[in-house]
Amino acid sequence: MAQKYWLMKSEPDVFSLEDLKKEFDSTTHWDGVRNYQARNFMRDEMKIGDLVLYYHSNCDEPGVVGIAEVVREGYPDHTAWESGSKYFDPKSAPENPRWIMVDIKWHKAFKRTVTLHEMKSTPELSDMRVVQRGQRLSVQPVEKKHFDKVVEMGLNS
DNA sequence: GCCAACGTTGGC
DNA sequence: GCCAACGTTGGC
Repeated sequence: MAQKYWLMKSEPDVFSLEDLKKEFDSTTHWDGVRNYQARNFMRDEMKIGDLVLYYHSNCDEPGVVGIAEVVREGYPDHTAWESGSKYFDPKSAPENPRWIMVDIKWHKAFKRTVTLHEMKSTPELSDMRVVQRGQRLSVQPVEKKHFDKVVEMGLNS
């Protein structure tokens, strides 16, 4: 299967790309996703070696700040059955996990943020999911041509 | 903090 | 299985 490309959103106040870099081995498990479409992507389609555009949302300058890499494929999100967790879901159970996460590793920081505003005004990116109106999916597939374009923008000035 | 967009829930 | 109510996301 060919390498695939993704975009994952995180609020930098909660967990930024810099935070990911500081983790042990610059790796974290992407817990807390509670949306079925996003879960299905992680469960069924994300593979080791896939690359991820790391997107900061809900902040002064929303946009893509760098790249991460998938290092572990879908497995149960244990926070769903931890009753103290903010991600606790009584309908999930260890014997029948409802929610899935992957592990991602810091790969590269852009020289600069490729802002949402900028992506929206870039013709080559006009049909990219993240620039579509009302697009809230926190894990979404990205076409190679879009991935390459965003990376090019982020690594040049 | 507002609010539009969208997903989920639950009554019927 | 419809759909109104509600909760969340996330740009602005």
